[in-house]
Order: sequence, then structure tokens, then C-alpha cells
Amino acid sequence: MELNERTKNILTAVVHRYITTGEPVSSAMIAEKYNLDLSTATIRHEMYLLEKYDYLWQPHTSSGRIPTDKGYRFYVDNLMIKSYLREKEKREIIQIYNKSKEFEETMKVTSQLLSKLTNNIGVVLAPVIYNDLVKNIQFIPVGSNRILTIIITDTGLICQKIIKVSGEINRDRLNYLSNFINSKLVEEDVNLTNLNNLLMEELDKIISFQERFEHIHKFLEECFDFEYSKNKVYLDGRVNIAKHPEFIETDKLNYILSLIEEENILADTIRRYLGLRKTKIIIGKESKLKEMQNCSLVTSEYSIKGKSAGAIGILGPTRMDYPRMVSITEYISDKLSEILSEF
Amino acid sequence: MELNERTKNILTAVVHRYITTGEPVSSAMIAEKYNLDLSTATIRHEMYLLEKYDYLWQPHTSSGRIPTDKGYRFYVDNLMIKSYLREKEKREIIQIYNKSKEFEETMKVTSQLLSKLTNNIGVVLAPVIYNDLVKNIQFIPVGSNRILTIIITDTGLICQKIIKVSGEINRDRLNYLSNFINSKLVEEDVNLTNLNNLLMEELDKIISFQERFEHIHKFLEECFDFEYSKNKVYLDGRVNIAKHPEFIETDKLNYILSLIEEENILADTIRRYLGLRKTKIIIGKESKLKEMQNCSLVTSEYSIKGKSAGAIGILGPTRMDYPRMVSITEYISDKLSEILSEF
DNA sequence: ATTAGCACTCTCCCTATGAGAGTGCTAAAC
DNA sequence: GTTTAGCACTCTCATAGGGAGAGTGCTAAT
Repeated sequence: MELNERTKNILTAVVHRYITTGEPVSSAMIAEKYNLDLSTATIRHEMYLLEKYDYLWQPHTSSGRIPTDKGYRFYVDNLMIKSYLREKEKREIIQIYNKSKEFEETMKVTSQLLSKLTNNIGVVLAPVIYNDLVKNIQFIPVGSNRILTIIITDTGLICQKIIKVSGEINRDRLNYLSNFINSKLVEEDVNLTNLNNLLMEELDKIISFQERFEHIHKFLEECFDFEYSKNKVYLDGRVNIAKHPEFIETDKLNYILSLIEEENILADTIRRYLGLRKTKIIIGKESKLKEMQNCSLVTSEYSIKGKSAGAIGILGPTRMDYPRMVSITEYISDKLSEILSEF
Repeated sequence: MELNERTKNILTAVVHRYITTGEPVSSAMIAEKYNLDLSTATIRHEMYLLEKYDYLWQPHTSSGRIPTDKGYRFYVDNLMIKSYLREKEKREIIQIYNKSKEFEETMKVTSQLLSKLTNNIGVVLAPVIYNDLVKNIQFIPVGSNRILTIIITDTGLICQKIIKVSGEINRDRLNYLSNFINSKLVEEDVNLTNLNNLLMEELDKIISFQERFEHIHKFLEECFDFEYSKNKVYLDGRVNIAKHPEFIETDKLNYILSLIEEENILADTIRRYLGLRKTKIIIGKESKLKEMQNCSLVTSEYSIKGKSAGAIGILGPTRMDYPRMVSITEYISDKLSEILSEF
């Protein structure tokens, strides 16, 4: 079912009008505000067709129309015009970024920027590290029975873990182990996922003592057992949900609160749509998640030194200004990529 | 104005009844459910007095009564009977704690336990470290121009910071510096707050090179400039706010959402009431914070190796089962103290 | 193919009404 | 003097009705 030009114009008008007013859009409204040179009756007829093909719907028989998920989807894919941030806004973003020097803070600031600029919820997925190449490993004894492991990757990210060991720590042996591993890392490119396997093979070659090996084996296994899937999520702008009338109903409030609480639901959804294009828009029920059925998510990937590292996004009601959301997420993800690459 | 025994009994009855039903309590309700051997008329008269002295209030002229903040305060201070967790619940808590081995996870699990057991929001303030004695410091060069500083304290806590340095890193000098500092730490007990001052004095004695000193001075200053006041806060159970009818009003929803968002407001409030007693109850407007005027906060301090370290708490509507909230926070803070002391 | 005109539908707001819950007051009982 | 029975009074809440207004769908004319 191909929409003709006039129908597309009317759909665009309805979407725009609904996004700005939040009220169901009537044929008279369209005729008045948009220069389509059509009578209300004609517009009404077009709207009837748009409803028939599931682009619009009515809350009740004699009310104006509201876009459906499908309507928004068509708008987003075919009708919307790319928007750009004003220079002033760009400068402000850069200014705010310049103030924060540390990694954690940069992540937080990013989520704040997203929420402040959009009046929605800002989401930032921390960079994934398991594909990074491991550059350096340090073992630091802490107290009598704990070892702090620090891993530095080629993108400049640092991850750490504290491991309890049962026996006394032999510092010489620990030094030997870290020297051994680091020398291997210079010889060969290896990412976090493969690190453990590689080390086991290499250790096998040089260590014969069965009992000692058991110890080291177990220790290293624990060292590199990061919960890859549970990368940190930064959220900001939760208060904004109170600004949207769509969330006053208890059910809908419940859903969005679950999303806010179970950050992993949100993170997994964003991850599920990664790849393909840099910016992704997920509208309402498209996500197949009941918690997200009243929300849309606009996400954009960021990279570190040219390597895709993570994603940022904004979460809000399906009634949102998509062009602006896209321009904001895209601009911020670009800036974030620059900053993280410099680290 | 001293309340007599009978009046106290009626206040207790009203509080209990209101906590369980959530409906304004009528004189007939009290007469029926509580064996006070009084007619409704007498109870009505007592309630009239309780209202006159601001322990109760009425939503409208001909409705039942609801406790005021003052009413809850009197109940909490003078009337409520200490409650204890069931053995089964205690076992379940211990079981859940046994599963988590790491510090971060322990904090998270604690906030989850608090929210799951109370159906409110669980709050955990990470341990403060600035009073801890510093046991060991490590400087680890990361890449070409960053240094990872790791500080280990007597309570076994580890804090870290990455510092960008301008020039090339001289490893020998860095080693000398850390050896020097660590040797001082063995000689003298010093906490994080005083560490920098002490070091400056000591360095003054041994270093004469003006230019070098400037560098080190600046570096160390940055190392020990932790944002003490902004300790990490763990929250869980945000969805629970949708369960409480008191939060459906947009204003009240807004307030509680601000609390959830600005974790520091919550953390500062908890900190403000620390000291004095182990468990603290802050009811509604007592906090003087408009965001908290509809909420109560029950907090309990925890310790590491006998030294007060932080606090946990639960946040919910003023209408909450105070005896149970107290028993839960107290039990969990005890367990948390044990676990953190073992780390 | 488009449009003017109109009947129809549904929401929203206001009012009225009556039942029910709960109080405050008073006079009588203890 | 304290307690209580009795009752008028007040307020909420649910229900229904009615009128205004918004907006549609349909039809007949252009």
C-alpha cells in the first residue's frame, strides 16, 4: 500500500501537530495550520484512509487522530526532515564537556546532557571492553589475602577486580606471572575474551608442577571472569517522566519505573538494535517489550579511536520530537567519541 | 501537655489502623477492632482532643482521622513496640549475602534486600573513607601520561583515582615517591584528610629542587582530592513508589522522583542525622526538605571493624510500618557490618 | 474528485440528588 | 464528673441527566 504525496503531507501534519500539542488532531486543525489547500472534508477523508491502514487512530469515535506506532515509523523512515543543533547549543555542550576530566564523570555528564536537552531520560552505556586488545596487566597485593588486578586496554580503558586468595601471597611469583603475561601481550594481540585461553596454553608449556598450576589456573580464571553483559548504565532525568501526561496512568507509570529500575532491560534493548546504522529509533511496541510499549528510544553509537565502543540514547514517550532527538543523540555521541579517544 | 494512658491507647490504635488500611480511621472502627471498652462517643471525644493538640487531622469535617507527623513522632518515640524478624527471614537474608563476594555487589544486594523486604526504596551509603587510616599507596603508570593511584585503608577499603600528568613519567622517581610515602605511613597513623598536609611537610624537608617539587606537589594534591561528600549511593526499589497511593498526585510524584534522581539530597539528609543513636527515624516535614515532606526515612548505621563507616536506610511514605522498618534496617546493618569487617 | 452541509456521536462539565460515613453536640445515665 | 445514647449536621461519593462543544461520517451538490 503506497501512500500518495497528499496523504503523506497529511500524515506529516498530524504527527507534527500531535507532537507539539499533545492533543488528538482534527481535520479543521490541519486545514487551519497547514497550507494544504484542502477542505476539512477532504482531509477528513484522507484521515479516514490513514486510520484504515493503521497509521492513525482515534481515542473515541468523534475525536481527532493520533499517530500509531506504525504512523510514527513511517514518519521517521520517510517523512521527517533532519534537524540540526544551533551553534549556541553546540558550544554549550562542548563547554560542559570541557569541564569534566575523568572517565566516570564524562559518562555522567553525557547522560545529564541528554536528559537536559531533551526533557527525557538520558541513557549512556559504558564502553564494552571484551573486544579491546589487552595492553598491560598489573597484580597488586592488597592486605594479606587479596590481589587487585588491573587491566589496561588499547582504547585506554582500565578495568579492575579484587580477588581473594586462600593462601599466603608470594610476591615474587606474582611478579613473575605479571611479567610473563605482559611479555606475551607485547608479542601477540589478544582481547579480553581470549586472554584466559591463551594464558592457559602458555602456562601449560612452562609449568610442570601440578599443584602450583592449579592455584594459578583458578586465580587467573577469576581474574578475567568479567560479567561482560552487565556493563554499567548511566541514567539521568528520571524526574522528566512526571512531565509527560502519558505517564500519569498507574500502569504506564509502572512500566516506565521498571525501565528506570532494571537498567539492564534498557541496556539489553539498546544493544539488541546496535549495528546496522549509527542511529536507531525504536518506537513503542516495536521492541516487543511490554515495559517499553508506551516509550520510544533513540540511540546512537559512539566509538573510541574509531572502534565502536558503546551507545547513548534517550528514552521518552512515543510522542517525542524525533528529528530533534536524533540530532541531539548524534551530536553528543560524536563529541563523546572524540573525548574518549583522547583519554 | 502530657497524654494520659487512654489517649495514648487511642493514638496507638489510630496509627496501627491507618498503617494497615490506609483509610482515615473512624471512632467506630477503633471501638470495633480494639478492645478499649469505650463507646464511640468517648473515642470521638478523645480524637477531638488529639486533633486539637495536633497528633491527628481530618481530610475533611466528617471523615475519620489520620496521624500527623507529630502523631507519628509520638508513636515512634513512646508507643511503638519493637518488632523482630522471623528466623526464616533472617536465614534468607544471610543466604543472599553469602552469594555475593565482592564489595560493589554487597552494596547492591543490601539495597535490594532493603527494598524487597519493605516494599519501599532501599538506600545504601557507601562507607566513608576520609577518617580511615591510610595503610598503603601505589602509583601505577598507565599508558604514557596517566598515573593510577590506589589507596588502601585500615578498614580494607580501596579507593583509586586516575591522574593525567603533563610530562613524561619518570618511573624511578615515582617508585621513590611511593616508597617514601609508604615508609611514612608505617611510622605514623594518618588518615586521608591529613595525608596531604603531612606529605607536604615531609617532602619539604628532603627536597630542595624547587621546580621538581612544584610538580610533585601538584600531583599529590590532585591524588588526594577526593570528593568526600559525594560518596556513592545505592538505590533499589524505585518501582515501589507506584504501589503507594499517596504518590499518584503529580506534586508528590515529582518530589519523590527528585529524591530518587538527586541521590545526594537523600544521602545528605541521612548524613545529617547520623551520630546519636544507631537507628534514626525522620518523619515527613521534620527533615525540612520539601522533597521529603510526604516521606519517612528509617536509617541505621553500619560499621567496619567496629568503626562507624556508613548508613543504610529505607525511604517510603510517612504511612509505613515503623516497627518492622526499624527491625529490618537494624538487622541488615548488623549483617552488613559483619560482612564488611571480614573483607 | 472535491466540498458544503448536516446529522450524529462522544466527551466534558455542570448540576442535582440521595445514600452513607462519620462527626459534634447535648441531654440523660451512671 | 465521666460516659454514653441519640440525633442533627456535614461532607464525600456515586449516579444520572442535560446542554454545550468538538469532531466525525455521510450524502448530495458542485
